[in-house]
Amino acid sequence: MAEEGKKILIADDEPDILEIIKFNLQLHDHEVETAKDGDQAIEIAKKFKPDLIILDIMMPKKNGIEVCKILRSLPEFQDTIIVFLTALNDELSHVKGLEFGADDYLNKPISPKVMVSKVNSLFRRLNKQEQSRILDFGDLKIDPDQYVVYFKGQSISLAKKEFDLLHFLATKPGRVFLRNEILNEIWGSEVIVGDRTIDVHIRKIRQKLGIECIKTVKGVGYKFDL
Amino acid sequence: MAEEGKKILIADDEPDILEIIKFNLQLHDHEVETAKDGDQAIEIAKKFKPDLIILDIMMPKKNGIEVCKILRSLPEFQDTIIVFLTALNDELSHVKGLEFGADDYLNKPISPKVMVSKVNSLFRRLNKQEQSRILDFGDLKIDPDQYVVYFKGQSISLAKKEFDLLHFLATKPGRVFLRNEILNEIWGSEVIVGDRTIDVHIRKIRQKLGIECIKTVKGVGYKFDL
DNA sequence: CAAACCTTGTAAGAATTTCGTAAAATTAAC
DNA sequence: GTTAATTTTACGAAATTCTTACAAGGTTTG
Repeated sequence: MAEEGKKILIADDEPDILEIIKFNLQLHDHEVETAKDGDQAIEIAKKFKPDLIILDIMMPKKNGIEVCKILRSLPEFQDTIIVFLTALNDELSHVKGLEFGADDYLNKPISPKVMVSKVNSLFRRLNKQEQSRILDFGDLKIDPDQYVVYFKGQSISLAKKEFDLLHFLATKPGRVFLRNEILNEIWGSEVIVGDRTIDVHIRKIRQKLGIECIKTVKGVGYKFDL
Repeated sequence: MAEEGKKILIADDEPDILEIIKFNLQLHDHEVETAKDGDQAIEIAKKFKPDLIILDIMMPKKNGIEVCKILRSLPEFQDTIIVFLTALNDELSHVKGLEFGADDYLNKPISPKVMVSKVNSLFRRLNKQEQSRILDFGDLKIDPDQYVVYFKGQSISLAKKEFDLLHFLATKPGRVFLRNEILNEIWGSEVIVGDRTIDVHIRKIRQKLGIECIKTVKGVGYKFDL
């Protein structure tokens, strides 16, 4: 993996979680410091100058949002990646989090594997100066980095073609894509697939998501619309 | 980055959000003013003459849509970019937003980085004169990308032929199209359809829209006219 | 002026197209 | 070799599109 030797600060008040995350990130050659409350997080951040800061929302002294606000107001932390750890159903703090200058969020509980992959994709993004590629429609979130769709916090696993299709349509919500455009984008111009293939995939997406987010425009194509 | 030194006005009733957005846009060499309600937004806009105005939908005094309507009615704000901030799930105001002359909308919550990149891409779009293909006749808007017609904010779904026909006529408002021209454009020169076919489609369009926007010119053809 | 003529509007329904669905067949992944 | 993903096939349902037949105007002509 290209992304190594980065400095990462994790702030959480649960020592067990700190240990697990730290251990896993160190395995991937990252340099990790930990903080157990908000004040300590700020203090260490200033000395340690991490590339990435992972902040639990609920912490003693200062909570994650306050820490983020304070750090973001300092010029030296403008380009630091800040990520929030939020409890699953805590939609509110997640919302506030992004408003207050976070770059992304991670839902608790989080497996070490997902954590590591997230962290790496965040670094990749930073290097390329890219913004988050997550398409966020409220209840529905489409994350092309993880190839996962979230609906009301629940992750829904789509097959590759299904995901590609949904993601493609969702890049321009409301816009109708012709069957040809879809074929070209998802299958490529040289591959020839039958007429009903698109329909079948659309059907599976609708089935799995359980909501009408893809609308049919008869005689024209499909569009993503909530 | 090419787009710098623009004047931006942000209106939102949450001071924290104003601060963070302002800070981040200033970092990118934009000149930023803020307003905390609708009335103030209008007042400052008149003095400050911003290139871009970001309006929260939900604001005290006057909401974002009202502010937009008022500003758009003034000649000096015809070419100003106006963007709405909408809470997630608030599809209605999003639709209304575009109805009332906004150029784009941003979903809350929005991270500063996304915000900055959006703002820059908006300026880029303006410079390149990239524009949507929406035909705008006030109450009536025809959007060939969405394949949807809006009448007074209500979206009206037309079948493909109906939409194509309306859109074709509306591309040159007032101009009369001969039946032959219409047949050639919508059906193609090789397809042969009966005499009454056009009439029937015209009828359905009139029925669905509920207004007389297509006028008959007897012995000649049809024209789009409001 | 009225009859014949021409053009368009309207309603109903037939014909056609397009899409959704289930299930089977094929392909790829593990 | 088993499982999952993808594609094809076949068919029915639904929506669209088109035709037909006639009505309602208007215009021309005798």
